[in-house]
Amino acid sequence: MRHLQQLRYIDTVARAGSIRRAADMLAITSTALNRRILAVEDELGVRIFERLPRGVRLSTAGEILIHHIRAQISDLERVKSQIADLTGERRGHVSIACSQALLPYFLPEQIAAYRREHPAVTFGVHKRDRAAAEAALADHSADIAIVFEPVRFSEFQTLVTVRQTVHAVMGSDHPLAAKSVIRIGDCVDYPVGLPSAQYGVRHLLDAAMLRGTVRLTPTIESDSFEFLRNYPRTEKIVSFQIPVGLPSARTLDGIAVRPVDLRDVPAGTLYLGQLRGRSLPVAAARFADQVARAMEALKVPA
Amino acid sequence: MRHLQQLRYIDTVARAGSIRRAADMLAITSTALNRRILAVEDELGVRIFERLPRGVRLSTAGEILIHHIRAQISDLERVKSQIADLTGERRGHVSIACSQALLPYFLPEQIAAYRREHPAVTFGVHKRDRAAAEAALADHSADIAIVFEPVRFSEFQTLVTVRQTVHAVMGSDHPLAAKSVIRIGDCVDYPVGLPSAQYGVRHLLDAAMLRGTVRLTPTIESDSFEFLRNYPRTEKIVSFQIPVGLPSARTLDGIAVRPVDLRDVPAGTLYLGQLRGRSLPVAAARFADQVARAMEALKVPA
DNA sequence: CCGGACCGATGCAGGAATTGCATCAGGGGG
DNA sequence: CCCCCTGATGCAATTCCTGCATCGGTCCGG
Repeated sequence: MRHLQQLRYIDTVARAGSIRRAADMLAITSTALNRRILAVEDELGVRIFERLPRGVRLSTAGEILIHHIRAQISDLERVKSQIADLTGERRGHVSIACSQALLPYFLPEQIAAYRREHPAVTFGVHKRDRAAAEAALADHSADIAIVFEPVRFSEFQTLVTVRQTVHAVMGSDHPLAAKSVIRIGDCVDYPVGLPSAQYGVRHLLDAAMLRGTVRLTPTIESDSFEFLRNYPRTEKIVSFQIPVGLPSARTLDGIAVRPVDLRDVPAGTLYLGQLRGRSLPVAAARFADQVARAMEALKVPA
Repeated sequence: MRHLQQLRYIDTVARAGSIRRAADMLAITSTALNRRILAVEDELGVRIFERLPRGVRLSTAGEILIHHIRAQISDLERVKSQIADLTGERRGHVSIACSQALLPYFLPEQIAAYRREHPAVTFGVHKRDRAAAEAALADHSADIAIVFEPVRFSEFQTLVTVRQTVHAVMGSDHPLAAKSVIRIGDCVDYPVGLPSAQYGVRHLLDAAMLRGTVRLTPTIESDSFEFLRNYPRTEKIVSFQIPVGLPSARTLDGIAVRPVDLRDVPAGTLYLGQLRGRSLPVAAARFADQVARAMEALKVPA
């Protein structure tokens, strides 16, 4: 909408860190952009940006203003969504920040289901680690976040949670596949693959190993859950995932999935949340409702 | 600020009920205003106003939008206030909706005290009955409200309350002035002046008379507290007020003020409040703090 | 120690968007 | 039945914004 263009410009400059770079992104000349910013600063009587030799940086006043701007922009989205809702056809855009584990199965299914009902709604899916997902909510670049074992901060408003038992993933011909529940002690005899340190599953495993006596030394360490899920097909390795990131069948395509004993590794928690105090656009709110129901349904088989 | 001009225009049209009248208020031609509204409607793809033969009226979509607009406008005021606060000099505007009783002494003292510290802050004082004060908060035409015995609605967020005993006002030579506490039964022998039905004091008196056996028939009924406060100087009449609307000395200028026995008429409550969920501009928030402290101080002598 | 690169600010001219005037079409109230 | 008030629209003038060229400054790398 036109009247927010000024504000979008300021937001872009704040993100780009330089007027010229922001002007490139916005496909206008730096002159025009510079002038608009000077005009706003004149109007407020305060410098919004500190001029640095290599660009600009938000001043204290600018920090206050940018919060307001981002809130206004996303507020307008909500209003447009509400108005579109009146006309019968649900439109809008839903931006999601989520952990990697949601990407292969859960989110595609959820989004597809939602879009079957509301084809005019568009989606943005952004893989963000636990801290970055919360930051994305804070700066309104995401409407909702789905994260595993988040570093919870005060601006994160939890909508629903579901416990996730860590599962071992291995080839279906792996000796451990014969067991229905895996003990960590069982794994020491085999090579294991672990996710990198920033992930919640690794965090749970590390914490468990600190408490217990068994030590797992990863043969493979990767930041790709997809790699860890598929590698056991090729080599007799055991890797670990949470159920939401795995296909629903316990054995599929040469891969066996078995829960890890809760005495060894406690279950982690998957959180669905939004920015505290924000009222979401209609589309985002309805989608969050649907995801919440789906997450509740996950609790039943567990 | 420039980018909100569009929105202010829409707000003005909504309040004026006609594009031409709004254009007059805004000192532009109806053409320009009409075009801007058409542009916004184009942008949203919805009619904001229903066209009537004698003007325009907000459509359903317009109702949603106008809420957003008013919130945005007052939000910007808050941001500007916060930014001005950074520069050291506190600026801003505080709009107050309040009961009549606050007008003669309490508010003038409070505003004067605040302005001694912050001369750059301006004030708007609007006399509103209990329902209208709450409506003023809802449409952002007032930042804070101070009302006696309010019709509390869910959007009213109470900041502080103080009990107010109803007081009798009479000439200092009135026979009842000899008593330190007045019983309602004492008054039946004298002519009384009562405020009109819409006021909280009258409401309390009426309720008390319904419960008890004594009936007061008003010789004088007025919607002006000022009149009721001054009339006893001229005739041997008893009128009723709450202490916050009276000078602090118990006897002043030929007027005697005595509390009514709480067994006859229960104390009413004076409320300071704001719109629920709204974060006030700095100036309004600080002023509300000061008023809250002053109201707390009122409790001590009682 | 110095030159090139990148940054934001500004004078000036062309262009786009907005405004205002005049006017039209339609509905109610007197 | 007529007149007035309403919003909508074609056209000209003006205002505002944009883009080009350029300046002054700082930093980085040689």
